[in-house]
Amino acid sequence: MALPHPCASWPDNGRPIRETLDRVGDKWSVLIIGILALSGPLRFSALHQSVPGISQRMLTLTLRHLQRDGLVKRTAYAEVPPRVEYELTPLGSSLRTIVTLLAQWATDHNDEIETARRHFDAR
Amino acid sequence: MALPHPCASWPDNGRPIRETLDRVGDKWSVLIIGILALSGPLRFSALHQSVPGISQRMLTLTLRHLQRDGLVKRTAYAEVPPRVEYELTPLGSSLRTIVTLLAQWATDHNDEIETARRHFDAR
DNA sequence: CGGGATCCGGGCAGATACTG
DNA sequence: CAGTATCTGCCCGGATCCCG
Repeated sequence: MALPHPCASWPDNGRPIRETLDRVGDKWSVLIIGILALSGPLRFSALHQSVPGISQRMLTLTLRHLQRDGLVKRTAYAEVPPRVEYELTPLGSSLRTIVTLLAQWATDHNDEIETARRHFDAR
Repeated sequence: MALPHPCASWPDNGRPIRETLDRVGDKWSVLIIGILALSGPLRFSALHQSVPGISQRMLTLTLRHLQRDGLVKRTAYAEVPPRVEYELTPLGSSLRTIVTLLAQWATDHNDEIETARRHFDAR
């Protein structure tokens, strides 16, 4: 008789989660969500400065994706100069706890990881 | 006078977090950590089957990365046929809560995201 | 069985220039 | 200011073959 699948309680072997994870798990999303969670609504340029290293293009694309998934709301004001603000939707805000935990974990264990890496590389 | 940076409490504007996030945030890591968290030690082949869609190469690479970062421990048994088991280290286990929350969130809000996407695409 | 090595194509991501 | 457009290089990731 077959053993129960090692990952029985991970729904559909993680299949439906994949697409969701792809959104949250891409290079910039978590960072941007975290920043928006901490700062509230931000303009494009402010966001651009808050995420060091991101290109204009990637910021645009990431925001578009997040918007498409209903995590971020885009509001354009008809002014001159134009002003566009991005903020988390309620759905996006529901990620706040997780993102905060993740950021916390990353800072807490940064040294351990660093050490582990050097130890691993030194062989 | 300069306004306080919008992301003051995100350490170093998220810089040191980036590398850590890159590990956790790549395409397969979270899934693999989640599976190991649920199942305990697994052999390579079992892991391979538990992650539908992953190629052998990517599984190898991802495991190597996780091992390098001290999140996963690899144990090879000198037998015939050879047997290799992967399990979470204590450091890896400390991610268990977060990964579980993430998986929970993904399943909980899968429909909302789906809806948001269709709504967004239909314009 | 558990990988390593190699080849290769597509898309991710940067740089630059331009626009409403 | 907040993007779009275009070009390009490069790395991700799959397929395949091979090895201890």
